[in-house]
Amino acid sequence: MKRTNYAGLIDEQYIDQTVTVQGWVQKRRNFGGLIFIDLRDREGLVQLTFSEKFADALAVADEARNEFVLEATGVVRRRGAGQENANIKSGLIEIEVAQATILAESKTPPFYIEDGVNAGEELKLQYRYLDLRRPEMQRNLRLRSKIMASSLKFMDEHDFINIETPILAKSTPEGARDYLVPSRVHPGSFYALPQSPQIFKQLLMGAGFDRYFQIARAFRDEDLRGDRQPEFTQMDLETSFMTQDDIQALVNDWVKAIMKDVVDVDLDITQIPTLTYDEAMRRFGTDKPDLRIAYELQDVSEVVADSEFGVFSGAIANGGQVKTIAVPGGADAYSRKDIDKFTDYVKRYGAKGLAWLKVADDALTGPIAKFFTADKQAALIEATKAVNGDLLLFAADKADVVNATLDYLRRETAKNLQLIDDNQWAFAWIIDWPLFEYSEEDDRWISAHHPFTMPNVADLHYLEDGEDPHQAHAQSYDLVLNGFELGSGSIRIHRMDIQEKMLKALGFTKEQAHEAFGFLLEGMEYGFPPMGGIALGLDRLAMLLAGQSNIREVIAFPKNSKATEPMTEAPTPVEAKQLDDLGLATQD
RNA sequence: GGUCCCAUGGUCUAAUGGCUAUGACGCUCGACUGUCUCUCGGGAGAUGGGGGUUCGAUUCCCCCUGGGACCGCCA
Repeated sequence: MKRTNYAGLIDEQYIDQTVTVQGWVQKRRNFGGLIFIDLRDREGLVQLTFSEKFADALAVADEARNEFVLEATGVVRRRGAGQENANIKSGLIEIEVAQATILAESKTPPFYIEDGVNAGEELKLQYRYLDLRRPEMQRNLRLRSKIMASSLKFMDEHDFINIETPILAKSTPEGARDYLVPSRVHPGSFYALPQSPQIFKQLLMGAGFDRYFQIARAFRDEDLRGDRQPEFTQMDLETSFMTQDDIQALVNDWVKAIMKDVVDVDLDITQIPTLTYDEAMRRFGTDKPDLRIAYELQDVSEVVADSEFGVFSGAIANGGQVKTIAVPGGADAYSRKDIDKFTDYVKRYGAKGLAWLKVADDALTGPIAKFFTADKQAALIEATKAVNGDLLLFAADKADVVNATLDYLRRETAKNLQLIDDNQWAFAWIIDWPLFEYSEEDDRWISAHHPFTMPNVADLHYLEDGEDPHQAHAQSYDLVLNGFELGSGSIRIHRMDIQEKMLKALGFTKEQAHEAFGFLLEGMEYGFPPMGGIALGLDRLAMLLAGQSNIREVIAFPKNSKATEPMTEAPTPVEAKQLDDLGLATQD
């Protein structure tokens, strides 16, 4: 049975009908013998009018304050000429209240419940149930719900089977820090909350389910960011017998369906570009490029290798490179002081400085222009396709420093020069990821994605002794949207011999490998099908579709940046008895 | 683990080495029958904690606490 009396949905169709509505007092305007109350519920506002015609109701309205919960019964009237309010859906009508009841009183809330409220993040999280009353938060969470509904429908229509995997799981090496859960029955042993359902979904493929889908919670005990929470939700799928191309095509159809269902956008999936990881790094300096920004990184190492400017020639002589971005209109938009701020900021990426030149009258100006002859200047302008008014920002260093620096500057300048079209949905696939990356901390090669990622067949030999594992690329694919990593997928290893080689390359002894993943390796001996899958981050997708810049805005009860929850104050100390039961009692 | 920034009524914020610490919203009392940023009149309400410099600290310095951003980290 659907509810039909939402305050925010009462409109002209209800004129002359008697209705009863319930909701929260948004605003009371008191004229003595005449009181208006804007009543709010999840659908919006409706104006209640109270007058001496119904003295009892008027007395109730006189008592009411903001955020009181009210029930009101009355006849819906068309508003008089000039009294309409175009700002609300129900603005053509009002309810002439004959009978009203205060269902609950409210203390004065710590902040006013309205969109754009300027209260501190901590305060809003501490009173999250009040913050969630804001129309924007109501919209965000309903949008999130729609993404899930759309996805479940899509997956059901494509023969996916929804299967839940354990939350109390096994701790595995590799990857992020685990959240651990002590076992009462086995003192000293721990469950781990899953960082992803990865291994379980591979086992489900081994079990023959063929197409699995789950909206799954995942947990990682790492520091937070604006787009990262310790617990988050993945829309997770795995398939058997599908190629990488098949899976990418399926995901394209899936996101097309979501975009249509949720934000009514017709996504042209033929326009989604596929870039290799190497190309993305070369052109954008990042593995998750925001393709809404037109300008790219230009490698000018060859042009400036023999330049008089020691910072450039020196960086190249030391095995580094020189790259630049040409910021459109940046020459006028940025003062020397602004650029100094950038210089300061990019030091956190390891950049030692920031060289810059402005393009004017088809020549270069700025403090370092004197190091470049007219020919060199022309060559630089040619190489960067810069035009008059552009600002050239240079990074000269090792490749990773150059890339990180210019990736930041590209995004930052585009943002504050408003060169990004907010209505554009720039999806992109990033493929051919390196299989390994080097961990300074562990002094060994680790998985770029995870240890079950299938190498490119031609690269299998790199897993052998004596080969350089850095060369190996993977059958992996990330989906990027507007500069955010939306999802990460790969074809998986389904044969034990390859999986063992992979674990060996990662530094596992055979014993360690079987200790950690024995159940999976053993399973592979019983006929596991070729398989691959992907997981899309629900929180990030919801954030982007809702037009928010922080993931907290699409999660009902998020953690703050210290991974605590200001409302419940979790995590909290527990009773000594609980620790005792778990065999965790401390000595003192 | 590291770097940087911030802390003034319920909320957001202004200002100052010294006089009654500014304003808006909210709250409260009163008046008001067409408001929807109601209007008008009155009122209550603040410098996070500790230490230092100083005749005097909300202001300057240090520590703590809390918050934010970023780097590392995030298979």
